[in-house]
Amino acid sequence: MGFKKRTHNCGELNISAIGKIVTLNGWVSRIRDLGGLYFIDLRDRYGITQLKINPDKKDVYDTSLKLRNECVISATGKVIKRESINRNIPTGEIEIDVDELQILNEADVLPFNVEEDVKASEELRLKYRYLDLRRRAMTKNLLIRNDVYFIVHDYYRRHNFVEVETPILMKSTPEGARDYLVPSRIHHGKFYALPQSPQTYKQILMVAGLDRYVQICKCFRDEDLRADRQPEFTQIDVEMSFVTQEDIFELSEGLFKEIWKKILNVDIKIPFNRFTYDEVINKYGTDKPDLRIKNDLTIKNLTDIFKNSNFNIFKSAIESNGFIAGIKLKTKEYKIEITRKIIDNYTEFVKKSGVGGLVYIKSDETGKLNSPILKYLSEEELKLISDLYEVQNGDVIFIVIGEKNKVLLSLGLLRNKIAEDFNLIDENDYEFVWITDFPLFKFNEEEMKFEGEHHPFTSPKDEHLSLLDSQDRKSLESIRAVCYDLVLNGNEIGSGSMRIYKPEIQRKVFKIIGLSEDEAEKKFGFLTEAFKYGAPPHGGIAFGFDRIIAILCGLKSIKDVIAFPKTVSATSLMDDCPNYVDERQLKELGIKIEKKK
RNA sequence: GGAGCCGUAGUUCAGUUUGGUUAGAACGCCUGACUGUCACUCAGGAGGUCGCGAGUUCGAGUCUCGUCGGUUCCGCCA
Repeated sequence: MGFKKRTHNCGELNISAIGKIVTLNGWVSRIRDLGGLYFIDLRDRYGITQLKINPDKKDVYDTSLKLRNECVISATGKVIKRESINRNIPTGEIEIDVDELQILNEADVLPFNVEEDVKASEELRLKYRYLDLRRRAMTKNLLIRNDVYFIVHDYYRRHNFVEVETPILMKSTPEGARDYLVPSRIHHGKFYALPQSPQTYKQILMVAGLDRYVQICKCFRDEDLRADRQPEFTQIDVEMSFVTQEDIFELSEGLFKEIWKKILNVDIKIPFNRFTYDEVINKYGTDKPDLRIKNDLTIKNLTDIFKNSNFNIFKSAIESNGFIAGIKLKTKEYKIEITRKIIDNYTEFVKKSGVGGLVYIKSDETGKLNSPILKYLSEEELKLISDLYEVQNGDVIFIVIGEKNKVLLSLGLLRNKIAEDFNLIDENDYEFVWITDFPLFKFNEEEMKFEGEHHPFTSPKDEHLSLLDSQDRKSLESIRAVCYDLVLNGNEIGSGSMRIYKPEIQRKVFKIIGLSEDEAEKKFGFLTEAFKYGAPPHGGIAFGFDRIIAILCGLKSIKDVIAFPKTVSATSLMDDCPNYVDERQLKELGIKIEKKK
């Protein structure tokens, strides 16, 4: 079973090696058989080197005829200059004149061709993941991921952070996402949960005096998947003592500056932009705005302008506490034409968000305004709108009427859609932005109770502490938290907060989200207990590692930066999991399976 | 839980609108030719449970219903 070991890899030989006898190991990437001359592209992680086989060398030639794509071989020979040079690859000036050829392993006919411009469906690529990962593009993603691991570890170490592993088997805390559960064999009927995040542990490490904690860790959430959401994902988890939000921002900005410089050689400007939650919701209709989108398209409130409107739809909307707002699209300098069909399409689009519909006001070439509702609008109203939007010839204003939240949501989505439809996004731009001052609580209309917007350990802003004692919904909803998200190009890539470290505040928050003292004690008693014995002021943040890598790689889906991802139904096609287990295993755990009706 | 799209040769797709002869193409595979290719070229060949199951029909890849899988989005994701 011996084989001739490589002396070099497939990406490193060049003209300076001419004359050397070398051995290469790798996969047959492509064969070009010219009859009297036989070429093999040999591939490994490092690159591709061309092997040349001359029919005069009968043994070698006969062996080569048995080769198929993706066979693993060992080839030995002299490095020679090519007669015709390939400028597309680093090794393109040389080739190996093969004297010895060993087939280390044959390959069956492949389920799909391993080629850079992959044509196989994602389903096949997932099933034969090892073949997909042989593609340069996929290998590259894993290598970038690897480089970022290193940068992160190095960066935090330089800043005095300690990496601590936290348990994978932990206590279930049903607030927030659904837990993945692990049954206990020793304690029938009891379960561990996989961490949604190591939140409680990292806070306790602060109580323990570790001062600065970091971990690149796996988190698990049993919720439905998306292109940017996997059931298990990786997080850069950070917690710090004796700090304020500003310290965390500064340290995080330094990290991203370093990653972007080292990976992309891009200088991002710090400090990042900041908006409060209320600002972005009103301006962009979302808490994760894509600031690459220029062309105005920011939301402006028109409710006041129309407060005395004679137009029935506006009038009745305002009377029933409704909201009117719109966004302006500049068409002229972007060479956009807004047709009737597009407007119909956008009308349908906004309706999905639960608003009545879309009206538009269009300024034509000469500056004359057109709109289906023009005759209902007064000169004064038109003037106010023109001034507010600084309307120029060719501009179109899209207006939505309805309930405030839905109007903002629909315009936010419309903004993204317009940007996508008309290519208003610069793909080489990186717009980082901090979103601060999130509400502490969110009212759940269905269950008629308050929930934590972030998690129940998030600290209210000092100036809102007194509001924790109020009873009315409005006051409670107005409480803002020292809680922040980091948004990049419309993706939430990080989220964190300053934590509550005083037991009496924690008690009040638990009470508001409907946790009785008894329940709070059962679920989080260990944490509040820990806080009794000297808890430092602390806070932290966690970054979505997979999303960051995807953006660095220019990808929309995080699947391509995860070696073995799950499908949208949370299965792994390669190893066919989840799957049934032996009756014996179930018995050991004291579990009986109820048949699905 | 809901909605959209997709499922035809080993692979990627066409064919489904308007049901009708032997289901086509490219890549891959097999055979042969070829001494400078690099997506080699050329000639020939093999290869199909049209995802699965019912139904409508004289006749279903094509229409209907169900189901399974993939994917995108909504709900969900402290």
